[in-house]
Amino acid sequence: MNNKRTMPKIATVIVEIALNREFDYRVPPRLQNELQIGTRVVVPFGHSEARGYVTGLKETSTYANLKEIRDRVGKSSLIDNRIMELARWVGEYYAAPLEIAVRTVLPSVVRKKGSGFKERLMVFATEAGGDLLTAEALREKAPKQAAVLDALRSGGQTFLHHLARSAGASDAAVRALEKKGLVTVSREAQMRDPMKGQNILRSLPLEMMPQQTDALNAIVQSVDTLKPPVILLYGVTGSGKTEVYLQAIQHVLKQGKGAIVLVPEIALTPQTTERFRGRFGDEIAILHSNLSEGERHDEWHRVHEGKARIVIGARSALFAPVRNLGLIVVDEEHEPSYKQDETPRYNARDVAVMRGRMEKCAVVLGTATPALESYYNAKIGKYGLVKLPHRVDHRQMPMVRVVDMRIEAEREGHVNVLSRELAVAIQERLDKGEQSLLFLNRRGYSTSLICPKCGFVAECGNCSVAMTYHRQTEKLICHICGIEKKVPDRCPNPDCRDPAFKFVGVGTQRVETIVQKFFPKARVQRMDSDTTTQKNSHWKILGEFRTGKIDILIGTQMIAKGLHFPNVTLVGVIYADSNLHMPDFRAAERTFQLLTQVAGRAGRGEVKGEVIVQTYTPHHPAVQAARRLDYEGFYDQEIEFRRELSYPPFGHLVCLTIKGLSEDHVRLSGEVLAKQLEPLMPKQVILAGPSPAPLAKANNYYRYQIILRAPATSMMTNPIKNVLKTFKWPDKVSCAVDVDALSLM
DNA sequence: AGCACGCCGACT
DNA sequence: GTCGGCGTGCTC
Repeated sequence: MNNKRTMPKIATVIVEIALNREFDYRVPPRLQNELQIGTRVVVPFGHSEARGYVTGLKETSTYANLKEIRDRVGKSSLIDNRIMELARWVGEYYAAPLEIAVRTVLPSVVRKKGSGFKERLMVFATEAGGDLLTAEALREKAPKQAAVLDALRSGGQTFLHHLARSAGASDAAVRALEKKGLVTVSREAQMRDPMKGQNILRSLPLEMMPQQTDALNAIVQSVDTLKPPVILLYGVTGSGKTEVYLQAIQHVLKQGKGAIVLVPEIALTPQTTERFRGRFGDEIAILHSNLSEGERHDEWHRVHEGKARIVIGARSALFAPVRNLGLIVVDEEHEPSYKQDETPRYNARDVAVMRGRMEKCAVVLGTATPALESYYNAKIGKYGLVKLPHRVDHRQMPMVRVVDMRIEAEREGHVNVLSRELAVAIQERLDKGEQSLLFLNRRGYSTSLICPKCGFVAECGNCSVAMTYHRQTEKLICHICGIEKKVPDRCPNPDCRDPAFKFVGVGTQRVETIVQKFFPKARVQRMDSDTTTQKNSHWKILGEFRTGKIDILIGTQMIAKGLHFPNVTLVGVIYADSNLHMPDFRAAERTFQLLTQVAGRAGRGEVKGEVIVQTYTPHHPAVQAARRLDYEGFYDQEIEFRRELSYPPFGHLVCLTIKGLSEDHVRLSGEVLAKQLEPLMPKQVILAGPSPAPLAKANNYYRYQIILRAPATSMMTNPIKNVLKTFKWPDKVSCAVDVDALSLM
């Protein structure tokens, strides 16, 4: 193979339409030097032609009557060898067609035919045109042209259009100057900068604490020697992980290499990107879904052309075409948002480790609450482990108090939303002019509407969930499909018709109402997806909170992560148990992570923070561990549970979800599928189902699940791929394969 | 995704 | 007898 370099005669090609198959084509002589892996091509396909990508080059084919590649598309390959290999791995591991994996690896704005740089006509003065005397000579006969030259010399606009306007002239004057050779007009690609208009201050590396220096040294060693190739950076909230990333990247840049930083979508705030831009200027490219198509296109190409060597972005930024990659950072590696919820259902954290291995670059996984899988990998020596156990500037960790709401209810004779402890604590902050954050992972006013007489519950007709009551709009809303209904004025049950409904379960709206009533003088604001529908309302609310215009901020998930406000000294968790009752083996882990992350919002300034956690299950290990801020303790207990039931990290899990409009068809297909899969599975595979999914119906689609567990994913995915290749699905029934599923809803 | 191939019912 | 229905399978 490695002897003389031979011209490839055959190319393997994937076509954009056909699913999961590669086809061999002859390479015509005129294209022999033109084709690489990843080159887009047009090929004859069946009776017409198709577009596709070269996935491999070789000398021979087993297929007899090869057709010839017709042409290439575009100037340069959009995917190189390495990214193609990565796409191939993603497709294989996550049991997704290669075509879809390739599509995932290339942003649509880059693939689309109409996309390109925004070009503008720019005007530059030639040497003669820049001369003051030239302008003076024109002043009499061609005053407009002289004015244009004046404007140009004073360093104003150089866009043709703007220039002409600012000189009070038209394009014609500029064109006349061009003819005289006094200016040149050229077409220049203009970058659409996602951070345009933001005033970015250059920042220098900060002084670090010894723990940060140690962490940096470990990462630098990993970058230089790949020993170890992956590091889990376990640092408590506020321990200065970002500064460590920044300086590690500095080191990588010095070696002429590039880096990728992944952050969860919600953490991709202007604050974060500003910090990176401030340190690295134009070397940074930003990639995430909130950018306009044009911005995304330009940022991607800046990376592709090597003009930006550092990428910061959400999940899909992992596939950015950074050359000579030296480091991948996955911040908040435990975040479930790294898992894509459509095919291919990849986990960017795990793919990052794979890309690191393929490109021989270091990978850092950073978090305050490591995913059990990651900490396990660190413990068995697969990953290096570096800890940042203290907050920077020796700020203390917050004090966490757990309030047993059962006792509270007994004492008060009824269930309160705010316990006495929490109410007192909020009052204290109000008195001292400090801020409070109240967290509840449910929006709306009440989580369900029930008839106390007959037990009727208002349910969504399309989904198997109760509808949430929203008081603002006086509507019932399904949080799964979004459908809205009027609140009925009496029980719809024809045998009942009782007019007295009961609102059960508390949402953020109700908390807001109660808090406002309790503290009438306090400035209360709610932040959830209902109050942040407008584009910038998110930043507006946070801005008001930062500048002290809000005393108490009430919110969902949205306020749990990444924000830090020095004046917040109290965090209240209204109801810690909501995740615990989920029928999911990760419920405890999620609860622990969420409580710890929320607690991390308290006391980031001078004053020590306090956290009050309200719960009906105060002795639950996840709650107790969170109270002690004891990750290790939580891990030790949880890992035993996982071991006993061979849940991850002791083996892998694949979830097949069968969806369809007819429940009978769905169940039946599931049964046939399971029956076909069973004999093909190796002995170690445990197959369960089909059974109705916990969310049995969503958007009118019935959902059944087959769950498989095994020591290795390939044991499950290989038979699955084989069966699905020829499986006959009834009308409107489909199946999704989720390898290493995070959520089993 | 297209498009032919193929094996059954209504028609010139 | 032939036209055409759209179910099934193939495309290097």
